[in-house]
Amino acid sequence: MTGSPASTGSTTELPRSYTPSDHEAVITRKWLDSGAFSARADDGRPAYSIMIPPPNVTAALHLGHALNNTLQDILVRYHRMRGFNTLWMPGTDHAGIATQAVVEKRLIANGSKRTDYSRDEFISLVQEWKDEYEATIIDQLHAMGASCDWNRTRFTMDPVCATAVREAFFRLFSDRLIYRGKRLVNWDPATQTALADDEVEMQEVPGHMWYLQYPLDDGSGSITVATTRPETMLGDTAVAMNPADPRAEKLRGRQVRLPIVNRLIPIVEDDYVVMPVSEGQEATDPKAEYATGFLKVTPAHDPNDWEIGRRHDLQVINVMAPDGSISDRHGWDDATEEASAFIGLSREDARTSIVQWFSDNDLLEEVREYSHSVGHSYRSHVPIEPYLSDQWFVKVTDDRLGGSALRSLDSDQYEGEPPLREGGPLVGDGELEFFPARYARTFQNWHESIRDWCISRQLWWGHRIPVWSRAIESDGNDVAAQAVEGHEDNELVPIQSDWTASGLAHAIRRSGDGMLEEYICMPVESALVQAGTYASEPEAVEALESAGFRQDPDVLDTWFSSALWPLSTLGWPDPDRWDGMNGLLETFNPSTVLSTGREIITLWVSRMVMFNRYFRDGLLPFREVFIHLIIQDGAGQKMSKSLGNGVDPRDIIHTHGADALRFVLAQMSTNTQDARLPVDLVCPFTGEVFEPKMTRTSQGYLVPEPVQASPADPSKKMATLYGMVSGLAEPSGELPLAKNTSSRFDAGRNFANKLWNACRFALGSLEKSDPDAGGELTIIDRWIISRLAGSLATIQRHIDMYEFHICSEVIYDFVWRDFCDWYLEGIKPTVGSNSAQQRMLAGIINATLRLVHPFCPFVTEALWPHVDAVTPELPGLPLERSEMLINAHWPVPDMDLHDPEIESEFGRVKELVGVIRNMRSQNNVPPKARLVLHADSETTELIRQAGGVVQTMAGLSDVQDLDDAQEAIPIGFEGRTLMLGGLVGQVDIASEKNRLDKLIQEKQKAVTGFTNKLSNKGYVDNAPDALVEQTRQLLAQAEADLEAARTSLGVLEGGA
RNA sequence: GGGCGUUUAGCUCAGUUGGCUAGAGCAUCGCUUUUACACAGCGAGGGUCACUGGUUCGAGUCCAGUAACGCCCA
Repeated sequence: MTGSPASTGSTTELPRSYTPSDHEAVITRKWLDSGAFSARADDGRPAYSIMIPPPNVTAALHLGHALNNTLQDILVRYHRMRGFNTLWMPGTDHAGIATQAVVEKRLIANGSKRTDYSRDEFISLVQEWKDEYEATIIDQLHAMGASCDWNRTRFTMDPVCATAVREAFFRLFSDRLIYRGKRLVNWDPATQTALADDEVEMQEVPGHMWYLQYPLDDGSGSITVATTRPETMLGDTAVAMNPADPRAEKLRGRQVRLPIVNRLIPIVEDDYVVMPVSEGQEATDPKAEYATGFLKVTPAHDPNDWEIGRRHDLQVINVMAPDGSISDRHGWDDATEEASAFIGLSREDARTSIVQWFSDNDLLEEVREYSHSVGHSYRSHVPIEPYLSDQWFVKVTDDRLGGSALRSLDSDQYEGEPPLREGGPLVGDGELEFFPARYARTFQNWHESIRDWCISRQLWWGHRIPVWSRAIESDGNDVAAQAVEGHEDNELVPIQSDWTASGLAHAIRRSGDGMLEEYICMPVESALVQAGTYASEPEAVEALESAGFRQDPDVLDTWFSSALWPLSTLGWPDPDRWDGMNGLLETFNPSTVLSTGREIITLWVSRMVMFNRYFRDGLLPFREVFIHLIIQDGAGQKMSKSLGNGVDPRDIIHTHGADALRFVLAQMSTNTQDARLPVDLVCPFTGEVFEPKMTRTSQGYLVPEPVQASPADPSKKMATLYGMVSGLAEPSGELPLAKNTSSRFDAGRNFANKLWNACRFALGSLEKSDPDAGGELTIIDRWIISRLAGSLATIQRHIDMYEFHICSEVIYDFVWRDFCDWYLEGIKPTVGSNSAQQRMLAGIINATLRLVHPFCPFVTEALWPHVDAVTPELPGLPLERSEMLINAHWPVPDMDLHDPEIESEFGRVKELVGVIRNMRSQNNVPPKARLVLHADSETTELIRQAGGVVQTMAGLSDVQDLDDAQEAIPIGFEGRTLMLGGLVGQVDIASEKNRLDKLIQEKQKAVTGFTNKLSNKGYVDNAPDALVEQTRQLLAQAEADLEAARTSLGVLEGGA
């Protein structure tokens, strides 16, 4: 031994149980102060890096985030110990829509609204929110033990990230991969803003299906369209029918004359149209019951119609103003006098009037009750209007983006062949691998049917679009008009000008209504300054604005900056510009793995791959993507911040400790899709844990009731997280917020405590031992180190495949079952006087702390100084000393320490102990009572080799010859009958006979089973020889056991 | 509509290319407060592997179909 326990103070000072809160904060501080989390670019070692999926700053993290970050931390700590130059990059995401929405919600609650403030004032309010939640999130990550390189923490809107966003936008704009076009957005006519899809609440509303007749243009009859929104008919530009409809033949190529408007519109054929049952549609489609087979097509006012319009190149006529009223000033230019009567009416009034008009003119065929789902604004609660507006797009359908993402996929995971690249293969092609592999298909399918990405959002919180524009007065013959000549409407055509000479990008487009507009895109400031005309960005902005240009009011989709995360966090495009970022990009991009949830594959993984490859000449943002499971609550619902069913990881840390949290999360991390976690409440008055009363929300979710009564004293009430999030219960002194917990984490808490006590005991034994006693290793010592070597190999293999549950299982079994139950118990009588065994014990606890550390960093680090102080010299297992465990190296034992023969030999010992213990328990022998085993020579030899382990574990005072047995009862072992003495007076003969009868039946059944198997020629001929041989052995074993049981029964009956 | 997942002990879940006499933790029952740990130890009970068919000497595992629940995309 190289250290003496006495030098670090007596280990008996360790408390009897592990109390996480006594250690966690202290250890976190120690890690942070030591710089153990920091990575350096100039390090010569191989790099291992993970970019954290930046949590958004709308709210605190829940257990879903805890899972993802725990798994990342396990990977990071493991690889750090294995000697990699390890970077875990932390940060947060500004989450434009979500964060702006929560801040606006807070304003509304306080009686004000966003538009009461200037844009800058409002942004600073959001900034305050962001600061608060960013601090909370980082606090949560610290509490979990996340070993991120905190000094490098980024925020998607900080100057480093903003520079990357600007550079990316400018390059895409210059490379003609960004364009401006029309698109339907979810429009809230009340607040006059666009909404994201997840801000639209679907509500089932009772309504009507109106059946309107549209006359054919030649007066030969009419067709009937069914609609829930008759008021949009003013903007109809076609009637669609299914090509499979038998009536299509006669109507092909015909036109109808749109009533009121008098517009001639075509009849088009499209698969989307549902046919009525009478025309061959299967009755299983509920829509078929209401369908006529004719669909009015209004591309400007319905997303499905928009798609039909695109497929058939239809006109798009917008008949509404931004407030939802009928208007001929936003794209409708063929309003007849009859139609103008409806102009200015609200959506609701227009509906009534138009239905009335059809009725008055005998064109209303029928009205039926019809209940359907309508999107409502979550803010104003009015129905949302699909509204046509100008938006910015990234052309991800371009092969340089979408095609490149497809080519990145590992060929083993690709179904078919990716599209070829014009310039030939590129670095990074085929290098992206998904775990579990099935998610590669999600990635592939997404890119095969990818659509251009709308990146503008009508918000204030976010990266403002760096484009200035103005309308051009054109006489049709000037430079601008010539530039767009031959180009499509809306296409941005780059031109050279004084602006481009000054470093900006300049483009012109002809919009759909024939107007010419010019657009100037601003580069990063350093590029602007380098061009020489302007000394700063504000100077250039001033020049633009005095020339009549105005900056686009919109901001970029949050995912635009997230897509740059693997680049922006490392200082791209110019790391040298920032302090301490020199060389980072080359060292850590591509990173090693991205760990995330499956819904993120399309939202984020795809975009990171496209951008990183585009901006870095094919390099991937990461080589592996690990998709972890989703944590659901006890009712099988995904944990979410907005629903209020998300558990704060600090609640679990409070009741169980961070190690318990981490260990159980890793244990849950199988490669299926979901895991359920039933959640309980902790009564804030008594600390009692109870199951909350549940209720259903209007949307059908099962949630805890907002207010719960204390089980001990129902007059005392508490608020739940759901109550707080939904606004139904405001926590206060009278109504404290109840913390959550879950008994699922008990296993982890128990495990940490077990490890603590095992080390405490081992250290205590070593302290009391005589280090110069001499002695040799026995079978149990060679067994435990073999188990250690085997466990380490298994962990290594499965951590590489992101199979964390297997790692936890191996760790649990090794620590608890092997080390505590067998090794520690088995060596108790001998370790004090066997210095070889002492060295083994010290080595095992040392290596054990190392292998458990990535999963349970706190308890292992807390024990480390004590264990490190008795570092042994163990042949075949180098264990260098380290001041802190986080910096210790991963244990790498010699391969030959893993010894299957020893393991099977020790398996026999365990088996023998097992049958004796079983017999003791059957007969209620007190633990202290010592028995005498009468054994045959083979068993006696095994016991001798085990060096006292059998006597200790089975509670034997002596092992004697079989012939000496008197007053003993028989037990079966390996098909032989041994006798156990010393039970006199304890044995319940009747129940013992009963047990043997049962055993005989069981063995008889097994014998029959194996005999049948072996008499089956097909089995003997086809099954592998080794298997057949094994079956023969099992049969022999079962037969021997059967015989032994019969003998035992005979002995009992004879003796009775 | 397209893609994917789940269904195994009371609960939460393992079960890798078919070889299983189906496992774990918790819960349950019995014994033990033994000098590491009662957050413990020892022992025990508990399963028609959702259902129907097929392939095979052999199916929890493979194939086809049915049912239920769930997720992603549209």
